Amino acid sequence: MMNKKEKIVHAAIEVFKEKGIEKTKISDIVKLAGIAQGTFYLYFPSKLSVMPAIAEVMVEKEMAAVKAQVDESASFSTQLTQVVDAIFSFTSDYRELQALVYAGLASTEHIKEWETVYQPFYSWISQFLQEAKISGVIRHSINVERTSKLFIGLVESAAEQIYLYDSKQDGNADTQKLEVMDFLKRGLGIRE
Amino acid sequence: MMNKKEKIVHAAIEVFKEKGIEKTKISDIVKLAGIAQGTFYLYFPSKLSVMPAIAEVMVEKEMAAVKAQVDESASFSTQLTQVVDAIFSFTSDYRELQALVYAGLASTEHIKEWETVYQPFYSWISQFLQEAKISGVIRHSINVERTSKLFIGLVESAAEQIYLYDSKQDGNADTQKLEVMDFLKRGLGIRE
Amino acid sequence: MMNKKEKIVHAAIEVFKEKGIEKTKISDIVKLAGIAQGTFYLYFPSKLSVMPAIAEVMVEKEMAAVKAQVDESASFSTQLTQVVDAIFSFTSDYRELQALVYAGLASTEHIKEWETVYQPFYSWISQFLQEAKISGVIRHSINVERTSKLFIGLVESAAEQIYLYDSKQDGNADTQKLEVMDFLKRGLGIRE
Amino acid sequence: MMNKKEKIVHAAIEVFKEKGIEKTKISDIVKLAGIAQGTFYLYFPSKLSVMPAIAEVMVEKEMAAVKAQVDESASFSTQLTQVVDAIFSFTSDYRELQALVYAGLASTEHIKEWETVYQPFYSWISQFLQEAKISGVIRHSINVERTSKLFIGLVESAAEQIYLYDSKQDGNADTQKLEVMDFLKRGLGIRE
DNA sequence: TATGAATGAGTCTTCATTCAT
DNA sequence: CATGAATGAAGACTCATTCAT
Repeated sequence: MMNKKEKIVHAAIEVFKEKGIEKTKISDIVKLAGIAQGTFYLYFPSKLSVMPAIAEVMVEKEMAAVKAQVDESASFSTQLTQVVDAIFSFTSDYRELQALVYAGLASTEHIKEWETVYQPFYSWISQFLQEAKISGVIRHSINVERTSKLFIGLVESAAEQIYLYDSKQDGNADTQKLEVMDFLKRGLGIRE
Repeated sequence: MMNKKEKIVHAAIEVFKEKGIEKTKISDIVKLAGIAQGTFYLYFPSKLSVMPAIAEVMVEKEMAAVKAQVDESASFSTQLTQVVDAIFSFTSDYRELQALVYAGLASTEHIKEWETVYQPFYSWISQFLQEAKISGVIRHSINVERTSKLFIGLVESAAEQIYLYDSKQDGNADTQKLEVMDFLKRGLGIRE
Repeated sequence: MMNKKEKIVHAAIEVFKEKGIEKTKISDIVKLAGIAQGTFYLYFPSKLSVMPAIAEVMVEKEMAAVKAQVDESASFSTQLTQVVDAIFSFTSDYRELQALVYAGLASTEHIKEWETVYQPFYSWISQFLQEAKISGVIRHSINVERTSKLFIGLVESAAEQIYLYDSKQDGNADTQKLEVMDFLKRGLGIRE
Repeated sequence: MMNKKEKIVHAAIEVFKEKGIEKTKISDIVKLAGIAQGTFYLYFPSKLSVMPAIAEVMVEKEMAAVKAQVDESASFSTQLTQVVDAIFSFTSDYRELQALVYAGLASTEHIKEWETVYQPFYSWISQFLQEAKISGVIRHSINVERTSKLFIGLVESAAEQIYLYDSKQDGNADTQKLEVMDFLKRGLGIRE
């Protein structure tokens, strides 16, 4: 059983995905959430103020997707591929919403929260890299905190490229993914 | 002297930066542009349809900033640093607008234009990498078209991190930039 | 031909009289004024902000009623009766609206304007008393400016009493009016 | 310790004074009264239905103020001055609320209650005048019931003028009060 | 009695769009 | 081409009222 606030957030995610920020009416959100119009305003003062809560849910989803994909008993290189696969897959599903949330936050002084919200994911990747660094699988000169952000930035932007390309004949997801993997492994200084 | 269409585009950039997409009214744009309400419709059918024109201006500015920074007689490694510097600098100035334009295009059917608009910049970077590849400064296995996009994605997302961090004590632009440069050079397989 | 602002003010007077402030909708006003909903907001930011303009019109009406009733060639005593008759008649028609306007102004920081708006009427009564004072019809010790306000206050509040009484058996307009006239003449120190 | 009904009435007085009728919400009243939203409806069916109870409290206060000021062993003329002083003082404190209550009653069908509520005060003034009439201090032709209302109407409206004037240089409370006293004494036909 | 979260009808308010000048 | 007052459909938002606890 979800409480009303969670219902609103989840409904908002669906409606924003479906219609975009501009065309989403609060009445659409409440209809999907199965609550009354006025109830929305007990929890959020405006449409855009739902954004930070959405961002949190999205990062939770992304992390869950990554964790579900990774086989911890496999080699680092395999796990790396699994992480990239998961991010590619998640990003292609949610890239539009992610852009909207980002823009929504950017236009309302909430942008600093983006950092906070993404933190758990950065931490997880940091930890992932740290273990590889300790076992000597990746180069020792790496700063895992900073690199975790480069990692995510690189893979997500690469994944977005695929989306933009998906109607073109000269490229496809797999080739792009291999290119990223290669670039990433070299950047990380992998030895395996 | 700017013509009316240019006035609209430049006014729209200012207003979008100031208020975000959602809160920007056409009346704000025309007020700043110093033209009449009705005149807007002689040039654009809607608020969001100005976005592609804004994106063009933005990419022009970004390319101009990069070109101005690069010394073509310097070594590839030096030029690489100059390119990264220019993108960092540009991104920190325009990152909000960039997110808005991206989201604005994403929320309509204009998203494919993003690709078209960014193309000249991708081409320039491709060419830049191609020359380095020919001279053997970077690894031969690289696909310059695809890598140009990874390159820009990586550097821009790294630059955004800096912006988000700029009030924190534990990181600073220079350290972050060095980390990116290192990652980038390894990813490109630079030999110098 | 009335301009739009005047149309709004006159429509608002009618609707406020008919329904009271609370139950008046802006849609009622614009419907009666024969203009579009949005047009209202080009001239007034809210329902209550029409009040000062209404107050002005009301004072104009009251003065016009008084002037129309007074026969300047008659004796002062006769003219006095005519003034009182006119105020009684006007007040009984508009007393509810007057209370509403007064309360409306009082609750919105506009109350100081009440003074300004009533000024022309005070001036007219002052002048009326001044002439009587010069001809020696009323006592010399009178300050006409201040007394003009006492005069209007006394007569209007007496007129309101009548309204409150009109369903009672023990009083009627004429008796009340005579009592006021007597009180007033003594207060003014009339000699005739 | 106040009971809940009294809490509501006193909270309503404060809020109406602060915000005016229009902008006062029941939620404001209950918040200030420190009770729950639903509790309001156990005592009053609507916002405006609190008005008669407020009016009662107001008249009680006004009478108490007058009685406290009057020295029954003094001469009539002195007592008259004391009454006027008390009304001036009370009116300047509560004039806004008085206008609101009046308008509030006027805009519903409660207006007739105004009469009822004010009755004790009218009676007191009537009695006060009656005694003076019997002792021959004021003229015999006076109808004390009707005149009590003229009396209060005159003094209260004069007091409001002072309030409106208090920022002006050309008038002040004392001069205005003297003018009223003079007018009043003549109207009453005082001999002393 | 008392509570206060939830409701949703009723209004306010905005703002893209039009069109006579 | 250019204007900007006027429009009114669309949606945001409020707040009196209810009712399960």
